[in-house]
Amino acid sequence: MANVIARHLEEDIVLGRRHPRERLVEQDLCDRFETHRGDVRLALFELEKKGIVERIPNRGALVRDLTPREVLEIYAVREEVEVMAARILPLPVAEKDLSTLEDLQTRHSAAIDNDDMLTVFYANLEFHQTLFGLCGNSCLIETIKQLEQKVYGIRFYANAFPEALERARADHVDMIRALRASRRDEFVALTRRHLQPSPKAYIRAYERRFSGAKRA
Amino acid sequence: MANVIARHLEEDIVLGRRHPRERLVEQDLCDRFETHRGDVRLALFELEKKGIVERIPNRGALVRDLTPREVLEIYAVREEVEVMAARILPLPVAEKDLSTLEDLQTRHSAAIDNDDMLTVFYANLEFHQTLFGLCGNSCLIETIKQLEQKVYGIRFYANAFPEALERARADHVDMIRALRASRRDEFVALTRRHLQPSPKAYIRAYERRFSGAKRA
DNA sequence: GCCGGGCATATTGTAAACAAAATAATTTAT
DNA sequence: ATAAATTATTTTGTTTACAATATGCCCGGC
Repeated sequence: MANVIARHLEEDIVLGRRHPRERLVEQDLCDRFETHRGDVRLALFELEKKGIVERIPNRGALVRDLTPREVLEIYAVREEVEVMAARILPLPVAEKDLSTLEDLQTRHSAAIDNDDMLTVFYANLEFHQTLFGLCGNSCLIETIKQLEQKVYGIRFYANAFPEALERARADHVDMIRALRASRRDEFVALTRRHLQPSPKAYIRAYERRFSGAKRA
Repeated sequence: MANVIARHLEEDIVLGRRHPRERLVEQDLCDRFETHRGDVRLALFELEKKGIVERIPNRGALVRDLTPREVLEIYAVREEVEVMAARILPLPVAEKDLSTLEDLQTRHSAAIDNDDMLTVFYANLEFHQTLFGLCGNSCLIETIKQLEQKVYGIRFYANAFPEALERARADHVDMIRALRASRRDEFVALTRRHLQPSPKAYIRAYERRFSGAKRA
């Protein structure tokens, strides 16, 4: 139960339905999810440890706001571990796995065309999890997932630039092609490149956000 | 409160006071720590997410038992991220930090001589945290810490071989020397080497453990 | 004598009530 | 009218009681 609440909250944050520094009041969440505070509490503790929300003792939880510096640091680590996965991934990749990736990429692409951000999010998530799942090291897979979750809060801002989604879509196609041809160096380079736009886009949005409004 | 329970349990596990697959009953822990089940519960959830205990729904928590494969996977990722920290660490290191490291190393060394495993554990922990703390990327520091915690359960077995502790002590001295001389390549190599013995020792112990006893 | 059903116990999961802390609002004094 | 102090409200933290689930035990049937 606590897990489904946590997932819903993650979704809300990714889709921009909840903004950084927004308060998350336990009773409100109980009403929304029709449960008691115990579960909500657990979910908030979980999200705190994931780095998605911030909890201040005796004051409650709020959606965490990442500074540009924190975002850059997270992406630096992501690059390291995702490139590691790309390096150790056994080649060639089974045809079955390649076609799974193609299916997910197709869904992702269609969702972009339909402006269906919910599906964009989940299809993208599954694509990456399937992709890195191929590396065979489950600790590495989990680490990659955790780091991805840390930046959920910035996805909405990053995706606000339409060219970012376009670029992601194109990257996915290139990645599948590189895997199919068992061209590891190319795949590693694509993995690296794929991580570049998001932090840049967020930082642009962040600076724009604070040019008019004053810091809280 | 939940945090201190969690830390105590971690300590118990590291020092071999609680063994893999041992059950952790909520009420027992309440008695031991003189608190109510809410806190104990939270601590167990926390340790589950850290990968130190395993929780089976409606059946309770047990100390997690890692397979050799899992241990090797974790150490592969540790090597990647710790080497990253060694690569990006700004050189030269301030004299203040070097002497802090030397202090911790001295404490660690003395504790080994006194067979004081509790101090060995904490001095070693602080040494590594101070060392990697120098890299400046807080996400990376946290990732390293998390991965270190995942293998708490095997520490007791790894430390059972006295030569492992000797080797660790010598490595620490070499690392400080390399840092003082700002010899990055050497420091990176030492970081890598320092991670080799533990998984090997654990796997030896693991196989010995299952040569006589049957699998549960 | 062994297998299976049912009862008793142990243990976890859920919910609600209570207590403490922080914030907001109101009153009072200067 | 403003600022400080006091009260009221909101929100989180803790505790206890209750319900559900799983496990072990005992007894009866085959």
